[in-house]
Amino acid sequence: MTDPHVQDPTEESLWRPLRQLQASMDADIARIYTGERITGLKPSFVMELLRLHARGPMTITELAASVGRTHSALSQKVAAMRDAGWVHTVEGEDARSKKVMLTDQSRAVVDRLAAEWRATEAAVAEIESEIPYPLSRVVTDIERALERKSFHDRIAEKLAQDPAWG
Amino acid sequence: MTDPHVQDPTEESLWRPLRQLQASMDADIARIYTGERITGLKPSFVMELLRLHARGPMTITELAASVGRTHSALSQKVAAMRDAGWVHTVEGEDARSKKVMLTDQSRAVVDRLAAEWRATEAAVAEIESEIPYPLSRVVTDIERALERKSFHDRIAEKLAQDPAWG
DNA sequence: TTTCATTGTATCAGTACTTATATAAGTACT
DNA sequence: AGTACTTATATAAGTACTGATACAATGAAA
Repeated sequence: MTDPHVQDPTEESLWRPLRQLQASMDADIARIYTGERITGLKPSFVMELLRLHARGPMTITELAASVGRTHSALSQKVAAMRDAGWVHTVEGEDARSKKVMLTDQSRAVVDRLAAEWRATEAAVAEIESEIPYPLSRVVTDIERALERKSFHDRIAEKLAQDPAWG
Repeated sequence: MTDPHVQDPTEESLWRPLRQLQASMDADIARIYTGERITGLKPSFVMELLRLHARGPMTITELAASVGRTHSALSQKVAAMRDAGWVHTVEGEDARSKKVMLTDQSRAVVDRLAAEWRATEAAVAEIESEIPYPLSRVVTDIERALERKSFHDRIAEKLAQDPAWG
């Protein structure tokens, strides 16, 4: 069936195992947050609720910057959280900005969410302590390598060396 | 503004830097594939085209298994690739299955795509060689740690130890 | 040979985003 | 006060998926 002369460069991608690992750990985290205890709360809301709890009311743009997403994403998410009763919004200093704040409903669960978050972080820290070289250190190692020469430049360089190119 | 008594467990997530790193590297890869040379080709099609080139025609289900996605995802993607002229489908051995195969249009570009893929993998390998402990080894270290005790069990354990819980 | 489960695909709805565009409200300059 | 620019939010459309459901075609068991 398979022509042995045609090699498959996609056969084993160097970083696919990392992605799989991450996905399965994300699934475990989601399992913790969806353990039917807090009905109607999406795992994707948790970070925003904890941020609002810790830092107090914020505008949509501030919240977006704080979680590293676009204001568009947060505009949509805040609307969904409002519809589900987890936050409410009041007019900010400006008539154009809106302060997002927790409701009683979310204030009643936020301590448990924080405990779950801490447990997750502690579990990650435990794993890091059990392996010979922590993942976080590899990340900074890679960041330093990319400072020397960017990933894009490296790919372009390898491409130029490839005889099948050009 | 911020109440100093309320700590924020989301402040610095152990593995957020890894995700950011990955996202920026993905963006660099996408930049390579979208360098206006091959018009109309989405970066997300590349892997499937290379697989079909290396292994020959496959059914949607086979292709889905081969790239690690659901058949639903591939049913949609194959339809999009067919509309864009990159593949065509013919009836398989069965009247229910469809063989997906490359068109002349995609056969004309697939060698360049393979070169780009090899260049990307070579760049990753180069980075791995420049750091003291390769990422791929950390991944297997973590996998072994999770075999001893699953991530879910670890989180549950930490949660049970938290005085703020229950 | 009818019944039933399985296999292969398609479609619909939903998720969690993105980019692009629109619109309202505020600021600065003339 | 009028024009232009900026800021804050909303909305529309698109992406790349997943899961659920539907529905053919096929194989196996009664």
